[in-house]
Amino acid sequence: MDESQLLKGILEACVLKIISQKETYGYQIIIELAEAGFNNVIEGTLYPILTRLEKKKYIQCRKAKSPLGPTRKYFSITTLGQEHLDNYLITYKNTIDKTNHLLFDKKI
Amino acid sequence: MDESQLLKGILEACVLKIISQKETYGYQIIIELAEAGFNNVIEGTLYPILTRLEKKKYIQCRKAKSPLGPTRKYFSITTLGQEHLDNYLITYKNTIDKTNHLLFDKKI
DNA sequence: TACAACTATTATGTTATGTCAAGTAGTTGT
DNA sequence: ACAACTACTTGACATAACATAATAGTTGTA
Repeated sequence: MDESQLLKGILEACVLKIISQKETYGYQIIIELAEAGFNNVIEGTLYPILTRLEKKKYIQCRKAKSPLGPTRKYFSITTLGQEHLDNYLITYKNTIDKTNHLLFDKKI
Repeated sequence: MDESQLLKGILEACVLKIISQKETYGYQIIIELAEAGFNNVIEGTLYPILTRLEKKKYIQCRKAKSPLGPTRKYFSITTLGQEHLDNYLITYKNTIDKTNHLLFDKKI
């Protein structure tokens, strides 16, 4: 089953969450997402997310040399980004709760 | 917070689930979704979902007069639709499990 | 009769976001 | 020189939710 539709909205929050835990860069985020089970998230998916998050001022960027490759762009979360994430988690939990209820017959 | 992105893929499954429980029609589904907490699902959202589900042969349709309004289109789930739903529920649960893990710090 | 309110479906266009495919470029090791 | 790994960019595409409006049948009431 294709889960790409299901990831809409979720992936962006996952990326923001990862950045909120520590300053990090795109390539590393792809690795962490894969370790978390999001195996199919490739560059063409991630980098646009980072661009969007930065445009919305949820994250900020600084460039630094990598010890073993091209220059990295390190991202960290902003106060606005943390507020947005906290807010999102509430909406997410509400939505998933009611969806579970409906999809898994917790009533009838 | 706008949850519309979060609903992608979820809504279609919820509609299929509702139809799987009993034969029903669009207007009634909107009411049931609202009762389940999906308050903002309006015609412009629901009817295209029904069209899609029918095109994919997940549901089938029969027309019948309403006792108090225009003709209704009653939908019921097909065998293919039930298979798809069962399949979807597995994918959904996997995705939500790993997302919860990542978003709610069940590791570090 | 006319009109409002409720029931019920259809159609058109917009927007957001994940995905594919391809390309650019720095570093290391053979 | 070349492969392999690291690291980011870009453009075109598909999908699905959403907004808005139109169409139409039924009931009740002024």
